[in-house]
Amino acid sequence: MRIAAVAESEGGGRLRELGEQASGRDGALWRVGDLAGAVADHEALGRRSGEPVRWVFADTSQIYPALLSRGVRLSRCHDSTLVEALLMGYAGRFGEAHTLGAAWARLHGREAPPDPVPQSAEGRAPQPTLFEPDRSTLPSGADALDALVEVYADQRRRMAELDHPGRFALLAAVESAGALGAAEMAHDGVPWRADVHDAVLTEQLGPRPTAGARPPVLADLAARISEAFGRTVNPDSPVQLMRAFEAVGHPVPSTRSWVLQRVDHPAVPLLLRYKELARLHSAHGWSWLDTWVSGGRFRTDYIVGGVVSGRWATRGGGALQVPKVVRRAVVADPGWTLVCADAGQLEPRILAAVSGDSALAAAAGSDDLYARLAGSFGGDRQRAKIALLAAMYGQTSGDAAALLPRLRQAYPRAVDHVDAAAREGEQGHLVRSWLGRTCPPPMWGGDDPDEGAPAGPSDRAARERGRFTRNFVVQATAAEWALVLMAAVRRGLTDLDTAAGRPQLVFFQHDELVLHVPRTLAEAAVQTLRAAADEAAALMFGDTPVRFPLDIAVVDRYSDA
DNA sequence: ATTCGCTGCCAC
DNA sequence: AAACGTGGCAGCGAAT
Repeated sequence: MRIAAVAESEGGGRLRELGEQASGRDGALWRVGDLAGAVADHEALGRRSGEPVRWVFADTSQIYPALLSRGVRLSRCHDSTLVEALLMGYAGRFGEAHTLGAAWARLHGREAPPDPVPQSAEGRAPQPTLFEPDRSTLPSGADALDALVEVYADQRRRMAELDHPGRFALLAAVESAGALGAAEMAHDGVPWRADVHDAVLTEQLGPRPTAGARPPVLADLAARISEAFGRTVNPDSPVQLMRAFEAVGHPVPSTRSWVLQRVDHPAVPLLLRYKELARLHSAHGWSWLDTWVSGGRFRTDYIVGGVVSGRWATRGGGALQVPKVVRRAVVADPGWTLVCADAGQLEPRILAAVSGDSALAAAAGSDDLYARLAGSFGGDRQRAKIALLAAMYGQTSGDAAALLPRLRQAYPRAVDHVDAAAREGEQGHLVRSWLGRTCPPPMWGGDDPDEGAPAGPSDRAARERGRFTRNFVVQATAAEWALVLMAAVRRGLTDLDTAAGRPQLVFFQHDELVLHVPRTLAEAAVQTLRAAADEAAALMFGDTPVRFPLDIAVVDRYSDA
């Protein structure tokens, strides 16, 4: 059953049941004073009847947080904004406006209004009890529910006309399910022990300084660095550092760590230590803690589809760059545990599956794909790994390039697959992931032959785009595999017993999931993850020899995973 | 005082 | 060893 829902003022809203053809306004219509309550009722009803509701929303990120704060959890939806972005991208119009208002305007031959600029997570109520203000950009005359129903029907029609409608439907479903998961993770937050984090900082940097001042350890290092140079130098300033190195007879082209490592001067070890600690202090220090952690939880906003490849971005708190040392602060609540799962060697396995290279697929049937490749590289697993990564990233220099001929010899179809994607990119064409996510057109306007005398790309620009499209076909497919996994995990978790507390998905990072579950459910959660990984592989690739093993750790602290 | 490009480093 | 894909973010320093 499908139900379209829109929020209205005072927590009310309207629902429209959509028929199987989902084309019109023929289904039941409800106007409700309590949208959250009505949605919860229909969700429960659908679940009991064995026919779970697929909710049709204009924008999950606007409507779902307020539902969550009322305790409502949903299993499936269709997010018209996310799907519109995917469809526009497929049509070679990546990045065009994709809110409900924009989709509706295009459907009616009007000019699409630009998408509103997103607001930051910082300073916003963490648990909104009211629905977010409408950002759908519909003109005032249009009825939001009618527009949503109309756009949804149109999107279904457009999806049915694509080359692989089944695959794209899966993409639309998991992208939308991702939006549900993203809102749930923002709502639940990552368990975060501020006291542990503070102890890590104090151990590394010394006691917390007054606002704006350098922590003791950094201040001491800065003083000794100046002493070593015989002049006052701000180690945070690359310009001053370059000048200082020049003055002592060691000119450097940059102040990157790996450059400095090869300079023989007493300031260097101090500087390397300073850079490491300064990074910790500025990126994940006390002010980060004050800003992003409250009530024992770290919350960030996930941006579904925020990266061209379909990986998620985050806004706020640098959630996808939490350094290893800081992960000590991610500690399960008493009586609970973390279940951390990451897909090992995901991208080469994806390449094996999408390229149809039987030799690589056979290697990807084992737990260590690289080890199985080693035979082609004199038994050297590390060189095999470098070669395969170089093929996927388009590396052309260094040792890796020399290994490529051997890789090509052993796995010709796999190498052909990424080479072909690179050629398409260089020529300005579009490439797509397995499920149909499409890369942006080239900056130089490639696929548009009717433009008179378009400025051709520079060789460098063409090669850069070739590396991008080469990587896109792999990275974007890996990202959607992870989305399918997440959708399956969400579904599996709802089947677990909740007497001891509801198991939660609390963190998602490209190819890695972290669950926070009652200790008694740890083993069940592991089984849920394993089943979900099998399901993801089957849904995307059917019967394939390629395996997608998860490395799973049940731990109290994330740093132990 | 604010904005913006650049540098550099973190994650996958 | 240091040109190899996707990002976020802090601090600097110059421009506005």
